[in-house]
Amino acid sequence: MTPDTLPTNPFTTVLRDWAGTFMRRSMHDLVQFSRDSGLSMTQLSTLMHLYHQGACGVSDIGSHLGVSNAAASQMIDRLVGQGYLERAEDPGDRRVRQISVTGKGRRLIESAIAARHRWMEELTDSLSPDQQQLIIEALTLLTQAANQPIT
Amino acid sequence: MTPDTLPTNPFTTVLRDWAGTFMRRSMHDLVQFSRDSGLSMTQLSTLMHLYHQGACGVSDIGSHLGVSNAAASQMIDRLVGQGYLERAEDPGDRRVRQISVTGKGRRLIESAIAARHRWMEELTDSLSPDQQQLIIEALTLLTQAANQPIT
DNA sequence: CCATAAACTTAAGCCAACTTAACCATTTAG
DNA sequence: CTAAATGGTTAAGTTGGCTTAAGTTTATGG
Repeated sequence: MTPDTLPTNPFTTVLRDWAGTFMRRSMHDLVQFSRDSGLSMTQLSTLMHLYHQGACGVSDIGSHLGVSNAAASQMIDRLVGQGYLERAEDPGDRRVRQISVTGKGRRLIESAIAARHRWMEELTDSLSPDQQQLIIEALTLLTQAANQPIT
Repeated sequence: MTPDTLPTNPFTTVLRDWAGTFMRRSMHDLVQFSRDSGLSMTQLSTLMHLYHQGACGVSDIGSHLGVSNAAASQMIDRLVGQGYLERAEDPGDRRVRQISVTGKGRRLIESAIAARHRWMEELTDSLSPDQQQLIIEALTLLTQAANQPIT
């Protein structure tokens, strides 16, 4: 199948399989959620970013997405208009707007996470208690490792 | 944090944490890859779908994405123009176009998977061999479970 | 053999999202 | 106290991706 890289290591093989499977599912689910919620992927990514990181300025969001400040400002404007985000002045520097998620935005993101959560629960319904315990421990390790660097 | 649903079960808690973390990373990575490759999320999702499922018709792709046949046809047209997909006639029913991924498209998707793969390898660099072994077994189970139903 | 259906394409129009450029408000530096 | 830099917004213009509607080709059924 992939004769160019020769992944003989079982760890590499498992990661490759999992990455392929999960990527396909992620892509499909996110496109679906984007369509259902009426929000673009960049908007969802912004909401997710703010949900995790807390408030930040417009430029931060732009560079996080890799777009211009103008684009970020316009996109934020739409999200504010829909009630998912809110603007506030930074008391320390009155040039910068502190952007943060509203309650409505928070609920939206939590529903997206819950959808993914539900999917994984369905996955594991066919697994034995021992297998589930194994997965619990592995995902705990992976979550801890994933939450260290932001990159 | 989430006092409304009361997830006392450790399995539920682990899944919730993992889903949140992974979703944020997935979203960011996919938006990034979309921007770098110059392809929309629906285009990437289509390539991924065909990469996994093999050739299929235009309507199948449209319903997979939740868009009209016209939209699917136009999007496929752009991907064909860029050399990622190719059209062929179905010998059984000459009305349907068999859409499939070209070598170029295949390489693109594999690089996307490899990027995700690399990210997970970095994750596990900080883990012990025992922990890695645990993760291998867990991901093997999850991959098998995830590849059963398409939904 | 003709009418209807199915699969896909093309056309016209709409809106979101991006770009650059100009602009306003505030901060910092000389 | 001005001059330059920083952070955001606004404006104008472009493009991509979606919709509906109409058109083309092939298949199917009376």
